[in-house]
Amino acid sequence: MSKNSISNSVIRRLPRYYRFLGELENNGYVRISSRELSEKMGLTASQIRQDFNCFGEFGQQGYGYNVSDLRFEIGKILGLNVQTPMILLGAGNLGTAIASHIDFKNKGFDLIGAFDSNPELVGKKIGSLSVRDISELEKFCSENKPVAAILCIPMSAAEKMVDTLISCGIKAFWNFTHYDIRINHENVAVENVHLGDSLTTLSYGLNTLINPPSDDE
Amino acid sequence: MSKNSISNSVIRRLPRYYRFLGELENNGYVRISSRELSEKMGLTASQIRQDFNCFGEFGQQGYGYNVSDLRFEIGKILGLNVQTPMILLGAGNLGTAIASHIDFKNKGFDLIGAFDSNPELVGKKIGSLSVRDISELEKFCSENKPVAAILCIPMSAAEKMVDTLISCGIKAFWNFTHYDIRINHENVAVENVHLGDSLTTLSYGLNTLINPPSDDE
DNA sequence: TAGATTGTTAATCGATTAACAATC
DNA sequence: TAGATTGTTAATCGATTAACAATC
Repeated sequence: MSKNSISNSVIRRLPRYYRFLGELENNGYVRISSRELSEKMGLTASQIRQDFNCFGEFGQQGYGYNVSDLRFEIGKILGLNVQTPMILLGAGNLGTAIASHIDFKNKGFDLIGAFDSNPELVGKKIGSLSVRDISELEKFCSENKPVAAILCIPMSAAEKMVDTLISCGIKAFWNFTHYDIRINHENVAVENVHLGDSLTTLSYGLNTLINPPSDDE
Repeated sequence: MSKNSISNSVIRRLPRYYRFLGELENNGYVRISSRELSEKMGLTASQIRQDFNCFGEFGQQGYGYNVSDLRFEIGKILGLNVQTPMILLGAGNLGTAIASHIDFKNKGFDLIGAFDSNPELVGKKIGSLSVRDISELEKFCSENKPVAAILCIPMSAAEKMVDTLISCGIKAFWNFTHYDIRINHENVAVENVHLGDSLTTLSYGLNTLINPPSDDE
C-alpha cells in the first residue's frame, strides 16, 4: 500500500528508525509498541504510526510491531537489501576519511573505486582500494558500471565532474561540495553534506545560548 | 527587533544565505532584491523577507538589500564575528580530515587542540596542531578554556567523554557520533552530523528513483 | 471475551506563500 | 512624484498531534 509521494520529513526519519530498531533487536527485543518506541526516540506515538503507514501496515492491533520484521521492511524501503556499486571522486583528506570510516555495505552501497587527479595521491591505498588516476574514470565505469559517486573534490571542479559522471551512468551523488547538482541535471538522487553549514549552525546555537535574544532589543 | 524564538527551518537556511551573499559580494553585487535572491537560491521572495524579518529590518523599501551589509548582519546573527576556541576529540581518519578540511575561522571557531587515547596517534601533526594524549585534556582545558568540541570518537566512548567535556566547560558540540548528548545535558549547543544516516537517505533516494512506488502495490 | 494497540480520520499547529499597505 | 520593493498581515498549505473505531 505504498503512497505515491513521501514527505521529506518522513524520509529523514527512516534511517533513525532503522538504527533504533537494530539496537532493539541487538538488545533482544522481539516486539515493541509505537508508544514504547516513541519514548525511546523522543517522538510521539502518533507520528511513528503515521510514518510507518506511509509505506504499509507493518503492525498488528493489540500487539505492536515485530522488531525484526519492521526493521527488515524499513531496510527494504531504504534500499538496503541491495548494494549499489559506488566510486569516490577526490581522495584527499576528507574523501579518504569518508571512504575508510563509513560502513558502506550496511548502507546500501559497495565502494569499488577511488579517483583523484593529483598524481601524488594516485596509487595510495584506501582500505583494499588503491586510488586511480582520474583519466581512467571512463574506462573503469564502462567496465564496472558504478551507479553512485561520492564527491569530495573542490567546488571549482564539481560541475565538469558531475557532467562526466552522469554521462558515465552515475545516478546517485553523495555530495560534499556546495555545487548544486540539480541545477543542470534531473532524475538523479542527491544527498548533500554541507559540513561548513553544519558548523556555522553550531556557531549560531552557541551564540544564542550564550547571548539569548531578548524581546525588545 | 529580534523575535524570541526562531524556528529551526529558518536557522538552517541562514548559513546558506551567508554563503550566497558572500558569492554575490565577490561577484561585485552591491544591492539585491528579495526577488533576485530568490531566483538565485531557489526560494520564494516571500520566504526570504520573512526569514530576514525574524532578526530585524535589513532592507530598504524601493531599493532592496545592501549585499555586504546584509551579509555582515547575518554573520553577526550566526556568531561569526567571534572565534570560539574549539578542540577535537578523536584524531582518527575522520577527525583528522575534518580538522584539516574545515575553515574554522570563517565559521566562528578556532581549533586549538586535538586529543586521542590511542598512543600511536599522540604526537601526530594535524596542520599546526599536534595530537595530545587524552590524559592531558583537563589540564589543557583549565589553561586554554575551549568552549566547543568536535566529537569524532566511537559511540561507546561518547557518554563518558561528553560528561568530562561538560565538566571542563565545553558548551557546544559538533557531534559525529550517534550518541544523543541532550539526553543527559541541557543548556548545550549541539549539532549532529549523522554521515551514515545521510548515506542511507541517498540509498532511499536512489531506490525510489530506480523503482518508483506505484499507487496500488 | 477484555485489553491493548494499531491504522486512520479529524483537529491543531506551524511554516510557507500571497497580498498589499508603508515607504524609500 | 512614480516606481520599486520592503515589512507585515492574511491565506494557504503541509506536517504533527489527538482521538477513536477497527481488530488482533
